[in-house]
Amino acid sequence: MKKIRTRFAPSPTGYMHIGNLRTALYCYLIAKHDDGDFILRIEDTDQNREVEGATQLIYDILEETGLEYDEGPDKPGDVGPYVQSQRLPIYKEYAEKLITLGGAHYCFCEKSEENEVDPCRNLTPEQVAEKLASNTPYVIRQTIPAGHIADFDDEIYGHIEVETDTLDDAVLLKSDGYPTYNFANVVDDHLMGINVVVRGNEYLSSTPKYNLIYDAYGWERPRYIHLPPVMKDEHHKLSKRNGDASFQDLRAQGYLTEAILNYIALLGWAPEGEEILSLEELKQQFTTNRISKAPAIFDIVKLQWMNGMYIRKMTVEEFCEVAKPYYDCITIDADLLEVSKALQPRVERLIDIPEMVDYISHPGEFDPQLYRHKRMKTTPENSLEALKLSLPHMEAWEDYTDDDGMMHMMMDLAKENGLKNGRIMWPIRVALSNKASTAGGAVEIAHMIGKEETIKRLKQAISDLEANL
RNA sequence: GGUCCGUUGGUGAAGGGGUCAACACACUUGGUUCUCAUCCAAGCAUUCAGGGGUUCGAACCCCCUACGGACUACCA
Repeated sequence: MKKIRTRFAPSPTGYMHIGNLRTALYCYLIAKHDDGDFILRIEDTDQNREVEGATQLIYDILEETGLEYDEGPDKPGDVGPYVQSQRLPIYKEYAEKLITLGGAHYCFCEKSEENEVDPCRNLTPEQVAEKLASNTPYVIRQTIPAGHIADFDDEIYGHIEVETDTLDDAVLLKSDGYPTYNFANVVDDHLMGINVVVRGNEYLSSTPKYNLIYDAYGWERPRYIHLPPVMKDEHHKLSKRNGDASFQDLRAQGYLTEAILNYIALLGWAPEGEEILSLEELKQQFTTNRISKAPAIFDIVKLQWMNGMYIRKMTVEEFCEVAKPYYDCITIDADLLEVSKALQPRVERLIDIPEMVDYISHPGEFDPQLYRHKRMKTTPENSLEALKLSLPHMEAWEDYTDDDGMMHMMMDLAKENGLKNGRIMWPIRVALSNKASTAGGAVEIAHMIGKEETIKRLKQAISDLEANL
């Protein structure tokens, strides 16, 4: 069987939105599942939409996500160039050839002119030659044969049939000499040996037109895999226009690349078992028969859960490393690895870290009611007693990195005084943070901030409580 | 308006004529726990947009209706 070749063909018009990335992922997976080639082609035929730096962004994101292409503008193969604006002579040549083949014709109509059927179809060769000689601006349009059924088989949507009478003579080559997507896509896919076309299903209804072009040239049609859209909600596609999250936005919010990629793989495709899959595992498991037809709604909540799963899979050291940039607000000399240990099971988005660790350098406002906890059976009053009771032991304790030892010391203290553990632990945790909840308990916080800071805060809490009772 | 496509729970989805409609997220409840999380356990669609058929039997096949989306650009 022939080696599969797929292509990801974005327009450099902005940034990478999630639907786009998912298309790239599927193109990649479909090719790589069968050891095929994955090609990157830049479709910059609309000069008006050209955005500075957009192409570089595409390279960067594909690299970051590990969707490595075998050929592309910056990785030339045998069928370049891989940027459409650099292939203008090719399109012109093929468009003219298509005219001689009867699949296209010159059109001299004004841009806005609306015609039932293009009158230029009926121009005699002499009339065309005359217009051309007088430098009349023209486009080349596809000549759609009347009264035919154009059909093809899509691997996701099945057999599609349309009557050619419902198709119109689309522009293939614009008056500025650039091809339209309708044409460039076919010529390039053929010339670049793309035999599996993977793209959004918005192209489903125009695919018969493209096949007519393949047929006119006598080229072999590719396999088609049209993908269902990724939606923001029931009615709206995910788009950057509404400020919907792009890949970069998600990264900026502290979602991990692997988690994003894993999650979007599930938007329109279902694995047979486990959902947490690395790129390598996706490559092995990805089969087109499990791609669905219906639109998928992007669910940030599930992505968040998945991101948490990826965070928890890391070693503490790895987590500490990715979390470091978010530790800026920790200005005291805290044990960051210990902080990471406490955070790792609780963090879902890295961007949430700062507010989870703010108390480490800046404890909250003193509030006696924080010491009141029903299940712990604590009140401001008995908390003050508990803190006074604990202080000497905390001062006497030497090794603040010994979590187990410190915890047993506290538990013994509770036991000796006939108290529940919480009567001792809760007041200490509150005294060290002034927060209703923290990532980590009394022992862990003491470890994080160290002995000196711990004693200081305990004393502060005692005097605050005394002043308020 | 025309053409094409879609419709299983709040979300992603499995399911391809034959007992109770997988699984995951979310949610609820319980357990573990020094708070919050993590972790563990259980619950959560009498029903597959609606209506007709075909069949001994339909989420799965056929038809119609409704709703949604895409295309209908010298955008891709």
